[in-house]
Amino acid sequence: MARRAAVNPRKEASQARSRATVDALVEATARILVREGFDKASTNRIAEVAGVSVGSLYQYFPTKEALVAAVIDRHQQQILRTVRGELAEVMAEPVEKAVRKLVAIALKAHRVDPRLHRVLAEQIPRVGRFEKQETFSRENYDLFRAYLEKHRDEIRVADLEMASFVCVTAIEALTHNAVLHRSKALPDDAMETLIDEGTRLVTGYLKR
Amino acid sequence: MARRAAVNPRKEASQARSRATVDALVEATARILVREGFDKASTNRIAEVAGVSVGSLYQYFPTKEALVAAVIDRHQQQILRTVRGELAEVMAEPVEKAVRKLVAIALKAHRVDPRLHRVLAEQIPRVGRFEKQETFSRENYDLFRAYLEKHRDEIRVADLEMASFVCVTAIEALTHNAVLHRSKALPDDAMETLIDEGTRLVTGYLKR
DNA sequence: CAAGAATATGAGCGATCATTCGCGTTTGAA
DNA sequence: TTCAAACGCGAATGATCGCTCATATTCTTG
Repeated sequence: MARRAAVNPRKEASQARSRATVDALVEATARILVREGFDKASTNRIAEVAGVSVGSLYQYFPTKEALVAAVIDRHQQQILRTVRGELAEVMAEPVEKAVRKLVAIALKAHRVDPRLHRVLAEQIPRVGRFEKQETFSRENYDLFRAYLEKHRDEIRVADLEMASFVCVTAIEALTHNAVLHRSKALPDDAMETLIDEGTRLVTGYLKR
Repeated sequence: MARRAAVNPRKEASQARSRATVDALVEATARILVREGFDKASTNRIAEVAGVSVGSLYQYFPTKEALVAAVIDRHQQQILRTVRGELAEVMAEPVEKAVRKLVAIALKAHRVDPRLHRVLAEQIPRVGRFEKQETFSRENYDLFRAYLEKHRDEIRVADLEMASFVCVTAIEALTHNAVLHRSKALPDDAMETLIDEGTRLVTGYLKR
């Protein structure tokens, strides 16, 4: 049997009690990351905040990185649920309208928990979760690509893979920068403007 | 006198000998970041690789972060020199042609030292150099905005600040992702395609 | 209820690391 | 040539941190 990567859970929690422990640990990790930063997120501190002993922590997470990875997973799954749900409603719409909604979705996804999102974006390199990050990106590309394929006749781009890359990257960067680095400069009504601009950017690129 | 921030040099190097020491330290830091990663970049190791004692290190850099900050500064200045130089040649060109060159410039800037660029991009959060990063971004926005102002009549965007944000963000993200996360999937000839697409994306957004 | 399995505990080990300090060496100015 | 200032040295310090292990408590099953 292949050895589990060191970032995966050490063992499954089977009883309700231990599931609560695991939840408390992940939750505590997220809270500390947001409120105190990565450097303060020592295993001892995490256990303390979770109201659990370090020993218990190591029953379920082989390394500190595994804990952060769990937080990342949880957050990304939450985002993907949002995106998938809303994307389904958009599949039938024409490019203009669809893109507008997609930009809005991206913005919404970034606002699920902006501070956590920011910390995670910054600290992913530290955890070596590039692979997970890739998978997450891939999933986004594919979701968008599915839309493009369905509306091939409305767009002038031949290489759909390239088009997905360009569009998703652009939308992602716009919303990311807007929410994470410019949130003070961009009050709620400016968000509307941002959606307008993002839509124009992508539609202009796609439409025949 | 205001206390110097802890990331600034502790004292100036006045003799040639000490300037060499400082250079060796910054260079060693960069090398270690690229070849061994941030975690291996302990002050002791940096001094060792620089062929210098830890004591000397602390004569010029008050903290480990100050060293990394110095590396970041050096790299960003190098990029800004590249961008400023090439941008001057583009100021008179019409939008289509200018944007194409700008995308090419961004790509070139990212390829000055991609591996260092990547490590720095990843580790900036760890050094708390957000401020420097902001200044760097601002400078890029302003450079691009200067171009837009000069060609106001060729573009359909009213808010130039917003337009700079959108364009620079999009170009940055495209080249960044392409070079750092897709370099294997994007051989040299695909870079041409990337420039085409980036140009189309931005021109479509800007042009009347 | 008995007993083994699952879960929880937390003191403490070993390793790493940033930083200091007392002292030796080199340089440049007088 | 002299000497003070600049520069360089590296063993040692103190603090932090990830992680283990011997032990205790709680749950489940028969």
